[in-house]
Amino acid sequence: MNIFVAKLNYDTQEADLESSFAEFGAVDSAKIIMDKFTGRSKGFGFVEMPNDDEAQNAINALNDTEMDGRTIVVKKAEPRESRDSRGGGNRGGGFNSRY
DNA sequence: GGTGAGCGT
Repeated sequence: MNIFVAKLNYDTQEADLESSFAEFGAVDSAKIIMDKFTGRSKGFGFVEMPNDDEAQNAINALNDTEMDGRTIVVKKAEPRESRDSRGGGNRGGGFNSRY
């Protein structure tokens, strides 16, 4: 599951997110969005976890928590394929809903 | 050199 992490510290790196999410579950990969020109962190990143249950647990656990001295926001990531163009109509998680 | 809602090289 892709996890969207915002309000991150500008000095926070991918290893910090991976370590924070790894303590709640298996983390496949973590990425911090950085500027292409300045090379600095944009303040948000993405964490990919293979287990959806652990991902939800990590979101609930790390959401609105303190990381590197800054309160971060952890939410489910939206498919960036449908972010800009291509209106699918379905939004808010068009994945395999178990509900 | 700074900032602080929001979804990616």
